[in-house]
Amino acid sequence: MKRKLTLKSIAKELGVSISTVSKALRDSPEISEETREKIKAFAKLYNYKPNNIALSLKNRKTNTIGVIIPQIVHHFFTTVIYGIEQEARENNYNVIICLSNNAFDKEVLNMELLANGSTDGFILSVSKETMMKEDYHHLNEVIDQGMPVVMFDRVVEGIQCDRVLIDDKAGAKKGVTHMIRSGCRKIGIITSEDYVSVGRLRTEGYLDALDDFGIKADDKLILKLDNIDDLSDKSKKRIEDFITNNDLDGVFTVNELFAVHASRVINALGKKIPDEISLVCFTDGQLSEHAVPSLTAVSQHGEEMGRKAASILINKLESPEDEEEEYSTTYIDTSLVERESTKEVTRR
Amino acid sequence: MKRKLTLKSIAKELGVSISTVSKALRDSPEISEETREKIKAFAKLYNYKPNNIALSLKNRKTNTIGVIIPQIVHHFFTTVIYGIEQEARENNYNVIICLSNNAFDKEVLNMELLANGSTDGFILSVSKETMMKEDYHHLNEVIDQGMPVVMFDRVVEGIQCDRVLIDDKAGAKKGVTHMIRSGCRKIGIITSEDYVSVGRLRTEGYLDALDDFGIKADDKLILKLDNIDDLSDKSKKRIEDFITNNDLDGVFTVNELFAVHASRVINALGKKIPDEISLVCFTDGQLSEHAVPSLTAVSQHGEEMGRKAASILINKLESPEDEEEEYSTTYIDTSLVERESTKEVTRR
DNA sequence: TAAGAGAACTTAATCGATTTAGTCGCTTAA
DNA sequence: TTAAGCGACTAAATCGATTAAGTTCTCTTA
Repeated sequence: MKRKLTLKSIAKELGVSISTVSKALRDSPEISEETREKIKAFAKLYNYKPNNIALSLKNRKTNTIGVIIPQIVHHFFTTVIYGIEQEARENNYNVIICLSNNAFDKEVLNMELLANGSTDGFILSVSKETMMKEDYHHLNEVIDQGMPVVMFDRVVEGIQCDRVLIDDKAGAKKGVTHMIRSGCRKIGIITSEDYVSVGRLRTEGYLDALDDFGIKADDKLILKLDNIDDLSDKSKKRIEDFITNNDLDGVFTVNELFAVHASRVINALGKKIPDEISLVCFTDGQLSEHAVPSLTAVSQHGEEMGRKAASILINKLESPEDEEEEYSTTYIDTSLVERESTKEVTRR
Repeated sequence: MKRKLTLKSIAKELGVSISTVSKALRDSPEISEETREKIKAFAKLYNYKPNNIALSLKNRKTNTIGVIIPQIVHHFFTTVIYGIEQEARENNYNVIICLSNNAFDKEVLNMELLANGSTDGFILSVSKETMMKEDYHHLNEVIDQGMPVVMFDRVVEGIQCDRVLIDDKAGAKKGVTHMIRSGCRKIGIITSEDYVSVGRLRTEGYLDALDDFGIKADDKLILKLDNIDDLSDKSKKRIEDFITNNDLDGVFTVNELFAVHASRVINALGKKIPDEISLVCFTDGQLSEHAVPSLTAVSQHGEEMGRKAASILINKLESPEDEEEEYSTTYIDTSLVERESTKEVTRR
């Protein structure tokens, strides 16, 4: 096992001072051509790489972005991370990813940990528990210390930071409108309780679409489940009842999981998709693509979202500190991926 | 924006020396009760947290594990990371995740970056390109510097490190055996070319199972596709032909994607799953769980794998350096998750 | 009463790098 | 002749923490 090279060890080896080595490697004109070449050759030969930790300490800059997300298991977050990674790499930043598992305590812990020197800024999607508690002291603390924060997807109000959002409302509207255009008139929605922002917004989009076509909304056709992140047995049961007891010709769901189960229930009832009931879901992931029938889905462009969030953060990090503080909210457009679960729209 | 507290600023504020502050906060008996309390109260009031970067530099220890994986988009890797995260947290380690995107250059770059002070050790799954190039200088370099490495899932030989592997062969055997026990006699396998180690091993497990029951293997019943990571149109076509042209009563696939497409083809042929054809796949992910019919799958226990890998690494990191170097290979057991795509085994 | 012990601090070195402020010898112009 | 100027370095401060090695001062005790 060979010890890592440091400026000190190189200096000792070559009989010069540490600062000479540092300057030579950074091409300072203070050092003679001859010495410079000698030092550089030596460094190259033994593959010297400066210690990042020391650099971070000295520069008070880590070139690292901290990402905190509720769950990595979600395909959507996975694509967002991919986008963040891309943008970060291109700008010479590292990415540290931490999971909150939707727990408030862990979110706080992770932020405090990373804030103590490990990162220059944060990109995060707040956990469900944090949203319910409405306790954002950890966010405010970090921001107070001068660390920029970009929130994405699951955001909260009243925090001094930039936001990158999926246009949930417009996306849902797009999906529901497609169903209406294809002939559906009695469309139900399977969504979440209103305190989950994405659920609420998607419900609004659904209502908007109905309104646009003069279709009256009916509370009975809105099913609000209590967990948007997974599918409990209780939720399954409620979906079954919802679909069985309402004579729907279309179902819109706020995630893939609800849709897949709805598809199963519809199938069990002996109804045909899309001829008798159309199905559209939010989130274009593996499930929508490979389900039978495959599902028409509102695609969230997670990668673009990640790139955008990273680019905003990096921009803040690289701009002079005393610039006027302005916070932006960016909406990432959605698109509809048409598949087997909806009928074609016949254009007039 | 308030500056972060440092020992220095506290010392100045309270009119004592830096070391007094440091010692007081670490409960050194050298400091009087009175001073200690005063300093601690102040630190608590203003929420002092030591700077991790400075600590890392001083201790030459970052308490951070670097994880390098080919793709995060794979659900399996996602679960492995989750396991690593868990184990790391419990032992007070951080996790930095980097993606290689299956590219050799990026793998090398990432390792070099993280090796320069950011991490104490590595957990990695080598990229496809690295396997093909058989160039492992970056791994050897890192190991040479005294950083322990644990490889998982996609491992290579000839590197001084620990390994954590899925028992692919036994897993495949388990799946195929289940089909045989449930009455299948003409079982086909959809696998990958042999140079992908997991594909090869799973094929071996399939052959083993047949052999155990005295069923003769038939090359025509083995379909080797060229990419195990996704499903091209060409692969789809080959799967269709394979299932249509062989009168199978069971199909085993080495991943979920192949299985889902096989299911679709079987469905289109008007055959019933599992009554006429059984279907079992490797990897228990979202697709197997939510497909209709849901798929019996060989579960890889990614989380356990991650935990194990992290625990081995942390163990190495915490044990005295001069211990005899021994490298272990651990196999993570698989289990069969029975679902709707297979018949029940009637036990005698 | 003076040496020794001990309490309660402070100084300074260290981790690995960068950078400002010297130092030293040699040339050159007044 | 001498001071200024310059080339080529080195010394030392700094980032934020820890810690071994001093330094005071007071109290005890022979």
